[in-house]
Amino acid sequence: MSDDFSVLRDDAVTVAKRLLGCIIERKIDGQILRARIVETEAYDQTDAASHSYNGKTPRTEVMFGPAGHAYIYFTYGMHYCFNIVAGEEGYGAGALIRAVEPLEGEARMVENRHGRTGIETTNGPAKLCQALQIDKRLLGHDLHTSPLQLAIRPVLPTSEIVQTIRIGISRAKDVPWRFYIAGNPYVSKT
DNA sequence: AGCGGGATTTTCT
DNA sequence: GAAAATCCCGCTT
Repeated sequence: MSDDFSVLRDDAVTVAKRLLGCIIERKIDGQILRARIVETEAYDQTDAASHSYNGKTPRTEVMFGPAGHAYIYFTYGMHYCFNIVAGEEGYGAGALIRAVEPLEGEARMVENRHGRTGIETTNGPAKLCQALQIDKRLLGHDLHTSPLQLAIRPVLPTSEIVQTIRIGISRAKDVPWRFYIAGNPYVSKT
């Protein structure tokens, strides 16, 4: 799976949209788990809701690094969320992966989710991290490489993309930087 | 179907 | 000390 990540060096909004339909591949104990990205949110350093808003810190350093690496954070005392770093190096931006659709290895994902099935397997940012076993060990990981890879797919027609406000934030509530694939059942909230 | 609270720890004020 | 880019459970309509 070799891909051109140059599209990820664009601004966070463009990248968040561009990632819809792209594929995440996770390798665990020799087994492949694959899923399609169906919902994303954009964050960047000009945005009060972004972790990168207050500049580079030990926590957010990865967001200021090269595009196509994994920015993973721990929140609410128990959950991980997975972002793909966007933009040029030195600029703090990324796209939160909010929902994916299982393509391969779904049984293993359900196991990882302690028996949650159907859309409940991966229809939320912390749910998909649990399903795909994404945690802090993969912070800063280059998504060109195993065991967590991103495969770029062709751009979706604009007519299939819905744009709306983000979820679960208190600052910059009204900024419409959430994107999802119209009609996809795995989208966390419509 | 919708609301409210608890879990639990890192990060920032 | 409080809030956090969340999820799950239980209770009420």
